[in-house]
Amino acid sequence: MKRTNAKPTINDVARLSGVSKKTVSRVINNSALLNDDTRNRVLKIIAELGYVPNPQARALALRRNFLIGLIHDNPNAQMVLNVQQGILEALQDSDFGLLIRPVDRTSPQMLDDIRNFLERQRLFGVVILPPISENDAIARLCDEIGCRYARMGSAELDDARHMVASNDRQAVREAVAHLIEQGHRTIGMIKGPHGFRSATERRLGFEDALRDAGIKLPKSLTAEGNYRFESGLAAANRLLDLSPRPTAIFASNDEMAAGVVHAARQRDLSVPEDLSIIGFDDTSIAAHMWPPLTTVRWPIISMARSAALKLVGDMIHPDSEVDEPSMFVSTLVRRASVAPPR
Amino acid sequence: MKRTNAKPTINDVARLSGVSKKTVSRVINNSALLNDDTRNRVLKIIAELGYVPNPQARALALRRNFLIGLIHDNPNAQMVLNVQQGILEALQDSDFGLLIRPVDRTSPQMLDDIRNFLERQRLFGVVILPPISENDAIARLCDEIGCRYARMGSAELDDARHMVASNDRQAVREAVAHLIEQGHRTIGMIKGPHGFRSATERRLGFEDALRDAGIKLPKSLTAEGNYRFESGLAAANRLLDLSPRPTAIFASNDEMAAGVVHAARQRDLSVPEDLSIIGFDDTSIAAHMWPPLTTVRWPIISMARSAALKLVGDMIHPDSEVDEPSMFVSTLVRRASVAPPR
DNA sequence: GGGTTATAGGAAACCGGTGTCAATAACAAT
DNA sequence: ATTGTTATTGACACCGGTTTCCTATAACCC
Repeated sequence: MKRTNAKPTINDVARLSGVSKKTVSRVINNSALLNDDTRNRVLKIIAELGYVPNPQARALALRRNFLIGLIHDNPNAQMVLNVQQGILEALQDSDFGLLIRPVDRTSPQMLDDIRNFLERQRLFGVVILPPISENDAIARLCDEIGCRYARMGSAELDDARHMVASNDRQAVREAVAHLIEQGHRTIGMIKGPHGFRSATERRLGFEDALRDAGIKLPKSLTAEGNYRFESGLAAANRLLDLSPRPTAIFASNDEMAAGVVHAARQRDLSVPEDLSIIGFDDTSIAAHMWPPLTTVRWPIISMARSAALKLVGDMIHPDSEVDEPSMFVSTLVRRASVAPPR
Repeated sequence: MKRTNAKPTINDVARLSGVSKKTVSRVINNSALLNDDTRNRVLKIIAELGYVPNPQARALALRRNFLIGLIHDNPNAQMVLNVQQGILEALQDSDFGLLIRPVDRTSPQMLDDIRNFLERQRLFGVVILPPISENDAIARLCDEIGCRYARMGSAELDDARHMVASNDRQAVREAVAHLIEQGHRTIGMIKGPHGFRSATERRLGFEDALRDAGIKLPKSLTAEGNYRFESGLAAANRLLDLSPRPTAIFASNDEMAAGVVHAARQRDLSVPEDLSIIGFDDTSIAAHMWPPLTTVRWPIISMARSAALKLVGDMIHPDSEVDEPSMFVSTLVRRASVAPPR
């Protein structure tokens, strides 16, 4: 088999196998109304030629591209990358590609931007990351345009068909219970940014744990961050200025937890002896920092894989009626950043 | 202006403005041979209709998609993300999209995979990340297929049209000179993986600095890593077992440097008092770890932006003959992980 | 054996743009 | 006045698939 310069088209296949374009098209699309002989003959030629249908022509005719979009507006780089990894794992060995589209949540034209993106690219589907996945208008937009979508979330499932979620609240509850169990009573909390569902869920989990233990804490022990390192550093500085100083801090993500470690070190507090810290996400930084961070493992890669399979699963595995799991469990990973208070 | 359900096509524009499809096409593509009156009339209709050309149809007709690919096989997550960010910055406000394609360098079919990807998607161009950018076969493949490409590299420019590079060797030379200046004489080196150009360049820079200072070190002070945290940890453990123990270690990237910090902490060595460390990349981990890491800032985002502009610059900015800079300078960022030896 | 379905497969239109080439008009040159 | 040149525009085929509509053949029924 020689590789010729010009790529074979459906016409070549049709000519060589002595059938019409339409029949080849039927073979490609697995049409039922086909004689097995014909199908096999065509398949043989396709294999010999190494024919692959032209995605652009298909996209034009079908009004639908074999591309999955990733819409995100996420402050956490590591998380975005993990999501990409998960999606790509799901797309592996399929003909689907992954198109990246960051958006600006603060822009008034965001919705128009997204509409434009979806309509123009005629995406097969999109995965929407938190926090922007919490925006219902985007889901409605997808419905209207007729674009499949899968939202990743941090709370219970509103709609299992379009949603992949985790139990952040319960996971945080357990994490903070761990701190209390170690003897901590003055526990600081660094919230995520206002308006984020994940931030709310994690805060609720924190409050759950305190309530469970019958602990009442002043509001001043809660500070708000924006999921970025610097905001964690600043929030920790506020908390550590308090008197009495908290003996433990729960940060709503790992990056902010790294900021807390920074703040502690700057004032010569040692972790975990003087200050216990728990984060959330279990991104790579958690295991690589010193001390290794006790954190909640958020199975974001699996969630992303599942989200992508929700979109394309029936295309890639037409036979198996795989029902992708939609609810994922976050669990506490105990490392070295928690110890009993001195 | 109402948004109708069906998106306007080029035919609608042509009919309403009383010209032919072809003329509309000329307007869209900024053809020079056009009467200004006609152009303005058509532009007006386009604006009124909110017409946007269909990318799939264009891709089919032009045999070229308005998509940029990112081919990578990179062990460092943060770096990949930074590159994406740089490319997306360059693509902003253009109609180009970014398609992600990780490949497996160890697979024998890698080249076929890439060929398939390029041919099928008919990409406008690809940005190729190190280390895979060092593979000349991929560049030849792009030439053959007729796909634009921009390689990112760590060494001098082989071909400025297709290459964006940085002066790793010189940057490392200066970094290690900094250690020597501080009084270090027994300096460990953690190389990148065998066969990587960046690894070679950084090793050469290290040797340059020693030669400059007239220092001769045993081969045992050099260990090899694979740019991952764990490999840095393992390599550091080997180096720190040596006697005499090195008082400083240069790691070929930040992630391995984080591993070195880890190793030091595990044996109760304090950084920088007992061990000075310098990394390379200046990814976010460098500033967020403790102590903040002295490292070489590799302007990867700018390089990626430049690479993308090399591909599409003449499309986005047809007028300005911007000559994208191709050679980037890496510089030493002094933070807190270096001190004179005790 | 004639009529009725299924089934297989072809011709041509279509998706929405672009390329080629010829036609027209305006204008200059001879 | 005739011819040549240039600027502007349109007609039509084409990119490589899918879809619609329709026909031919074979199998099945009574």
